[in-house]
Amino acid sequence: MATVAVENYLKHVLLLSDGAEELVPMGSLAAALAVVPGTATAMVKALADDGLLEHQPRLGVRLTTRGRRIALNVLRKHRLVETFLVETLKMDWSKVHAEAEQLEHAVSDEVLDRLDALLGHPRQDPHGDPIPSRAGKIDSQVYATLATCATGRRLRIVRVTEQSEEFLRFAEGSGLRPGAELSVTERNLVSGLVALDRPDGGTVALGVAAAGKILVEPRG
Amino acid sequence: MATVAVENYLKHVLLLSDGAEELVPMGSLAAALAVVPGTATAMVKALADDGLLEHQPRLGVRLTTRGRRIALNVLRKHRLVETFLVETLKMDWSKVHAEAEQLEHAVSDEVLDRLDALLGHPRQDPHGDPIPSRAGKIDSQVYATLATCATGRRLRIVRVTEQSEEFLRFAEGSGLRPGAELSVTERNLVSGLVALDRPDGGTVALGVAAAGKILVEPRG
DNA sequence: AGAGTTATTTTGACTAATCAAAATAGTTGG
DNA sequence: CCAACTATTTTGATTAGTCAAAATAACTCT
Repeated sequence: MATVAVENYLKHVLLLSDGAEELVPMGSLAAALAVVPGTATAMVKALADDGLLEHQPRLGVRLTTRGRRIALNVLRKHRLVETFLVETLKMDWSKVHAEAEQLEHAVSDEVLDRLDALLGHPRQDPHGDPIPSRAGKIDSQVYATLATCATGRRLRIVRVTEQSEEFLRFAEGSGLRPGAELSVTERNLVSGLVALDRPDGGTVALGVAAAGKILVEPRG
Repeated sequence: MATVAVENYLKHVLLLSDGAEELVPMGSLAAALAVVPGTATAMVKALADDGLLEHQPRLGVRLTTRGRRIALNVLRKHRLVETFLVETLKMDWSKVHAEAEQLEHAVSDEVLDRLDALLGHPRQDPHGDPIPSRAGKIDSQVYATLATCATGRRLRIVRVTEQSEEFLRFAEGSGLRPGAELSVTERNLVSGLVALDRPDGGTVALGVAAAGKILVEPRG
């Protein structure tokens, strides 16, 4: 069985490879895992020996099929657990990420399947992140963000790609959660400011970096 | 924070000290944890240095107040998780012990409280084992067992104190679960056999060792 | 092309938890 | 009361995962 550390390395390589093909540089992997670069190098070599990922020295890493299978399963656990914590236990969506980081390594495949059924086989977690299927398929649709979308149009938030508690509390407080509707009234790339209108008449301003974390689609 | 290993040592000292005061011998602790005796000695010395238990060399160990507090919290997590797995996820009671062994170390106190509320603050888990309260109180009532109770009387099973999957599947198959009623028709200490009658007319025979794992009370 | 910067890898050391096997203490039976 | 047995502790090694800091490779900029 893969240890907690192994599962975390594989999961973060998956998350950082965004889609599938590019190499993930050691630096970003080490940063994501909060370890020093040398530690990541050592661990990656061991994982490569185990056939879970491919290491191209000085360039980066890429998951093998086996590594990807494990990583997707961990991600599925993470996101289903988050959904459970919000839907069933009524926890605040800003807190469930940290909880799921622990639970994703302790939930068995059988418990996972039963959670999935209890929740009605959800496709997204509370942040709008897609939940990999048991077979390892994951929706990889590309969305515009509040930093890149057209202004003026009516939009719906589909996903908030940032897990920090502070950010999510801010988003919650500003009505920026998946499903919410809004439009971008103004975007100034010089000042780095994005202004939003909510249907209830409220307005929100945020920086482009934050705006880039919020994915939207045109209102259907 | 206590590591998984530390939580397991403390939990097993609690379970083996049965009540509170006696010293738990190193041998039984090592056996319960499935480690060699030397490992248990080393770990116990470290835990004693941390003030989580008291080590009397060559005699055994006993929890301190701090160690007991942690152990009770882990046990509470274990038993509430088991209850959740059976009640909410409809898992077989013979399998939930192994699952809970993992989850007890990953569930936060906040999730624990919410699980407790979801389940309606249960007092026993699916095996009839008492669930420690958040304050650390645990019901320590002493019951007779099928190996020690009077014969002929009408009884109700209150608890099955054995977690192995095989034993629990046997118990389930023989109708021996908490709440079930029965009476002991015969007990032969020479042959080591105990015979039971069920209200539905069925009979069950089992050895005294197994009978000792099943706690009963006179039917109210 | 060479100097400087940046990313990565290497090396050496450390901690937690474990095992195997030798040493020691305690207990018990003749 | 001593020999033998049993339980416990000690000692020496091992593994997984980590950090700090030195070494190396690669890239960039004039």
